[in-house]
Amino acid sequence: MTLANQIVYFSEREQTFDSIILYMDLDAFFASVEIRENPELEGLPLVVGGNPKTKQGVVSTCSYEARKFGIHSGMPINQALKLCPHLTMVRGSFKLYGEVSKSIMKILEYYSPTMKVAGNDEAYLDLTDVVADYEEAKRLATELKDDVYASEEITCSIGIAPNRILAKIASDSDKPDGLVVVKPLEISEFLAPLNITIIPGVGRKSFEVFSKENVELCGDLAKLPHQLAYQKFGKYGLKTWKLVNGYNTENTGEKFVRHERKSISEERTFFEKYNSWEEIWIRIDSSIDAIVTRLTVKKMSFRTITLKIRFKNFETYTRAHSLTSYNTSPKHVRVVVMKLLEEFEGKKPEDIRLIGVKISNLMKIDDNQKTLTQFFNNIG
DNA sequence: TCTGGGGTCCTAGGACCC
DNA sequence: TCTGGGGTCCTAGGACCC
Repeated sequence: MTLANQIVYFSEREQTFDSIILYMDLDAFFASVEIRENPELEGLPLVVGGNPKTKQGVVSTCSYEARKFGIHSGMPINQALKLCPHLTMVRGSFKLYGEVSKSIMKILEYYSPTMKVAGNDEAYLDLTDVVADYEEAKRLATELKDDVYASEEITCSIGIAPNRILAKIASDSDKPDGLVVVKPLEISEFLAPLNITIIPGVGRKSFEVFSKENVELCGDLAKLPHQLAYQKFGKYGLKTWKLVNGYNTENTGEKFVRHERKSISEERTFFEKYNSWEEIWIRIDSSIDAIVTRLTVKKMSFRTITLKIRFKNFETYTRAHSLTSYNTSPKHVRVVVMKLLEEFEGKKPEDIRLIGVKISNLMKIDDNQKTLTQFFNNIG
């Protein structure tokens, strides 16, 4: 398809705004739960994640007070402490976060039958068939925020817009405890002054590429002719160009379809030293067991096994192997991982920093296939 | 800056087939 | 033999998200 055809195609089909989507994001979720449980933490710069004793690891979530120091999630604990020496650190009560999250999602369910939970602390609601217009959507969102706070003492930020990406951007644009509505005709105006990195998918590297061409705000990209956006930034650039110009790039038919899981993995960074391959193999073994258990619970089978290995100098390699047929047994994972590991036998075990195992190419198994698979596993 | 863990998606090259 | 083109599958690496 030529570029010209592509443009015609999307302008005819995509510039329709028949949806009203609400996106909810819990504010500094893990940190907020910790503060709720321990009110004395209120107002302190607080991070969840990492090991407070060894000061290893990274920030998982941090309070807004901590953010004022420049701390953000993903930042090494060591660096966070440099920015804020009196930082309070907690390891995190992940089981509790899960429970709180579940109970909040239950509340959200009540607001729309069409909902997609996108993680511990975020969800999308399709309000298209629930409300008459954006005014009503806004009233409903206010109610929802009150409901969530009344039940769990956690604040959230909400964005309402004609598609999911914009709803998320709207929510991100005013945190914490925000409520931002972007109606179809307001999209360009709303996005124009915002930094291009507010778009999900535009991270550090993409920003570098954009800024080299003097594109830093959404408005800068929107102003370019679409041909130029495509020339300079490729396929993804054109997609982003459509978004900032208010085209709905979402296939509305598939909006809330449940995503089948694509992979199951575990990886562990070794903070302690291992001097023999045997000790490392024990860790790998337990990862394999955990992965296959999760696979069994999900009633799925796999075909591809990937080994990930990272050395002290952070050199990281992945090695994969695909089986000719779907499989469910930990035995086969072990054999393949062992085979993939052979390449690294010459390396010193104490130089290994991380080992990961992933299974992918997953397929749901019905009972028929299950007996067949077991049969082959047994004879294999 | 001494860098977690669970994921998804994309790209690019090579093998192989017709 | 000096050499096309389309399609698909596989692998490795990397960007990005929460």
